[in-house]
Amino acid sequence: MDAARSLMDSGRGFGSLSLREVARCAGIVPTGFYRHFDDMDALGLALVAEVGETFRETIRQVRHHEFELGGVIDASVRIFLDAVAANRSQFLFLAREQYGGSLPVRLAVGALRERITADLVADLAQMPKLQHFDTPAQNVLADLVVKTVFATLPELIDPPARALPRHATPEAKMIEQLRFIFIGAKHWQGLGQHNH
Amino acid sequence: MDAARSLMDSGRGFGSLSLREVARCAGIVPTGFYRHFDDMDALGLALVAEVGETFRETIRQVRHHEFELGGVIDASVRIFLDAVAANRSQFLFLAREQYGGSLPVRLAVGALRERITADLVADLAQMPKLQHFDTPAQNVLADLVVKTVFATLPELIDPPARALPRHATPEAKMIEQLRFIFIGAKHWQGLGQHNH
DNA sequence: GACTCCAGTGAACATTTGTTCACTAGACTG
DNA sequence: CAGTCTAGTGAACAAATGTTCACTGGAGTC
Repeated sequence: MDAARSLMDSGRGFGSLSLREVARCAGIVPTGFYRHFDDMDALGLALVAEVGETFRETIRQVRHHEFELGGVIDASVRIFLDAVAANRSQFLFLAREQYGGSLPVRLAVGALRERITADLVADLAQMPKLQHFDTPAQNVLADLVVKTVFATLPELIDPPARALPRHATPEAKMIEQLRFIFIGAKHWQGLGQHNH
Repeated sequence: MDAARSLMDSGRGFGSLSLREVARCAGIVPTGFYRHFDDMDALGLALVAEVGETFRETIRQVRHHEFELGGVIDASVRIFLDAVAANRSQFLFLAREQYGGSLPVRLAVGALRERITADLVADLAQMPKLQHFDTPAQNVLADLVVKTVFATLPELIDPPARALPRHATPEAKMIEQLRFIFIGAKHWQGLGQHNH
């Protein structure tokens, strides 16, 4: 698994890795691969499970900090970014393969994402400021938040390249964007209410 | 280009397509490929350019409808979804390769996305309800909108699978999520304002 | 009519790939 | 100590891949 992840560091997609390549990088002979996984697809599923575990562990950490004073968003984003930095290659795999992967991998990522969204829905239901939300609205909101986080992953992982213009650091940007969403949620008044 | 896009219909990533495979599907011999493109990467870049063109053309249509009565978001989303349906394989390529593609392809998609974001910033600057936004805030907002649209592409393209529970159609969900964002924008009061 | 492009052909090449099979050194277990 | 796993070996296989080279039939131009 380390081998596969490190091969993807150079920009390759998981789907373009060959079994022999992974084995070679892991320092074993091609046939040795089959001692660990039936398939490249099986490897992919294992990688999804791996990053899924660290992802949910991170969410647990966030949830434990929830009761402290100060901006909930700020603290949550900081914890999340630390986890991403600490497990860079895992999240790189997630970012790279969330839509690009083979069918089994994509389905697994989809399932992981749904579990995370469901968890978030449960958390949102407990927030005092969101008591005017019915269940479908909670789902739509949670989906938007998860979507934003997943879609932001690539920028968080790739080398920052050029020096960023002060307040455009990934962290600040992500915080600001989540704030947009939650401000919207606070002032939201009901599904399907149009202002024609 | 048609051949490559149609080969991706079955869930394959562009990076896992072989030159011979594409040629075979296009009905020519492998060497014939080189008459059209130097490389598979060159093909990828051409595909990005192609979908980029139809994307921006769609945005132009949206912009022309901007002055009509009724919900701007609703009309825009509808036009966009029509364009996606009408050019399904092109947008499938975009959705699949926006993060998963090879380095050149990913850079090209990034550039396309930046152009779109810049255009959107220009549009936002003219909206009466957003006059309290300074330039960096406009950028962050536009980036969030574009991010949301790009990240929603996969759900818009994949077969809806199971019958959707009434108000959870992709169109309704996307409209609702964009509404969250713009409600947030309307009530937003300044960058970096924390409520400790 | 002669000439030049142009898209496509077909053979050939050295590599790389996925997968099979029988095998082995070492660690753990009874 | 004998026995069983476990992770790894090495040879072998047909199949597929990217790229080269010299070629050809037809369309457009002088």
